[in-house]
Amino acid sequence: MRQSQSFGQTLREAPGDAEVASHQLLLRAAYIRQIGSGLFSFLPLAYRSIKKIENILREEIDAIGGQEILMPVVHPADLWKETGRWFEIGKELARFQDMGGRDMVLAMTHEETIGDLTHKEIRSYRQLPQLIYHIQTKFRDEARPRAGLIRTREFTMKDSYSLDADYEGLDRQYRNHYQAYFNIFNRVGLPVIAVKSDVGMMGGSLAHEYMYLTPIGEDTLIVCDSCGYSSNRQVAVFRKPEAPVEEALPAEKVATPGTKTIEALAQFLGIPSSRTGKAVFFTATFVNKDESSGTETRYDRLVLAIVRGDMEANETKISNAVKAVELRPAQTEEIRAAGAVPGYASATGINALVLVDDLVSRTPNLVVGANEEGFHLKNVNYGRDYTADIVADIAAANGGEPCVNCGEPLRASRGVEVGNIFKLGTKYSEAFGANFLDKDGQSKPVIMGSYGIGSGRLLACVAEEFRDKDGLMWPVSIAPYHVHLVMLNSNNPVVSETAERLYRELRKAGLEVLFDDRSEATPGVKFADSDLLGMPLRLVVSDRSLKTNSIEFKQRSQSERQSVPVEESVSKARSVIDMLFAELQAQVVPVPYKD
RNA sequence: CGGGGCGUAGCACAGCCCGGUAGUGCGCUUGCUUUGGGAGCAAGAAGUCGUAGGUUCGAAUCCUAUCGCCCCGACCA
Repeated sequence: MRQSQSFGQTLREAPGDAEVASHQLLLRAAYIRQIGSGLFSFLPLAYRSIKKIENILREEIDAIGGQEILMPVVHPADLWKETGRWFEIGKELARFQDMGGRDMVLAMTHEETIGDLTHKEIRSYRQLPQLIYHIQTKFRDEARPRAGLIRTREFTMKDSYSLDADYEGLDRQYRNHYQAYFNIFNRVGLPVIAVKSDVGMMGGSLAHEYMYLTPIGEDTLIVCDSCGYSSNRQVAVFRKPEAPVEEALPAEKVATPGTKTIEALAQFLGIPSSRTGKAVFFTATFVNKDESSGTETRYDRLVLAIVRGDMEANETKISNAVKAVELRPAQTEEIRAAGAVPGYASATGINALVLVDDLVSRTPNLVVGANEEGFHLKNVNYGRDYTADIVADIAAANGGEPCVNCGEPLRASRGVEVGNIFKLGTKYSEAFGANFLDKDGQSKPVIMGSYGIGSGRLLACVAEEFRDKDGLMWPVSIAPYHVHLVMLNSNNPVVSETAERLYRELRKAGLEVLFDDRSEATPGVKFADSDLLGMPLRLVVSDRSLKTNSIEFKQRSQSERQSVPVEESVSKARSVIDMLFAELQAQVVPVPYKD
């Protein structure tokens, strides 16, 4: 490509509304342009990279048996009503009506269309297993898009779906993806870790997220540097301290005026906060589905969660424990309406679903609220003085706690989710009656998994990781072009003839070349643009270099320059690019599966 | 959805408090001179000051409403 003809102009300054480095650089280097909140156009350079990412995705998914298909972005709402997600998902699911007044949705993901296809195509265990995938636009009307391409509303995702006759088959496909995803990230050079995650709106039994660790990330991860345990904070577990072994003492009501917080209470009584129980209220939304009429009704219920006073409640764990479709902190009026006294609440005598952390249930002689303004109860014991509807691990890990595996302190880190894999099970196949006949002639639901990687977010993460103060530094595998051929002194016919010849011959050697043939730009502008655009290898043809009959080579990631005789420059460029590919390929190694 | 900030030329911003000719730098066009790290000189083009309404002789500036964008949080396969 001749730069004199290329579409899109580099910017000397970043637009003011870009804060994150990758966003600023992609804008400045004319890779992307914003059209609205969370809506971006990909200009030619970015789109070349995106296509390379997509091809890597295709190669790795094909390698584990994938077959590429394409499903529409616009779906009849009926499909989403079948699975219930039409009702469960809030405003982020974009809905509209077609000409005939039929409800339609813009796809956030494609489990519904896969469920429908599976129902239509799969009859027999002989047709299983299957792995199908597509690369398609999704739309999620996010409340807050952010950080350029990191979180957009419209985005393109490679999503694959596995169909199996049994759970062993699902496990095999899940593990295949586990490794294939590492291969994909390694091929673009992006360092990631796989962490266990919440299944969220997807449902299912097990999920991993692939996280790129970066301070700009929006997820919090809990990792163990010692044994490698890693988890999204939403579901992170940790080794809880042993409960003290004590005789249960008689319960006793004590006046504790003005102690609405745990800190105040502990100080007032002169005890550590670990000897208290912390009561936190949430309002959970549940859905009741009437199978006969197919109608769904939603209702709210107050949830009281009790964790030890020195710990925090984890909303995701609570939501999962009570199986709510939605959970939010309760408002004071809702708490009072249930007969509870905020600041002095107890588990007894109130109208709420009571959820107690497992550590709390084992801990004797706690101090908890008396459900009376200004009073607490001492020496409260689970079973004797109160009970719970559910006992579960609902405490949040914040970093610093002992690792559940090895006991070493955990560490909190920020990350961006660049991929995820889910064991869905039969949620979607059951919703669509996607059954098959097994060997014994029995009808069984197809067992599904789903697996996603967003191409634009991946591009942004790579840009975030590989850059310096002057610009982007693409890994060769997804660089828009391999070589940036920069011509200075174009008014010298020897220079321009040499540059033109190199442009032809480099391409003949199979290299992708961006040719800065602009005659009006000064050397300074050309060097600055070259650094900004970030191709892996830069070749400079100039008066100066031709005086020694050579071409100047410089890798974007290195500071040294090298003079290469003109006649050797094509083969030298070829070998440098081959070497860069080989370096990336060397990182593609088997990764032990971690459950 | 809660909190905060910002909308003035393609980009970055000043002007607004205190109403009175719409500005600066970069970029863009033309010409000449330049050519190894964002050149110089000269001459140009380009903005209904987000939108609507109000106050006023007069509004980028004051008032009201509204739309958009960004950041923090909530939410989020």
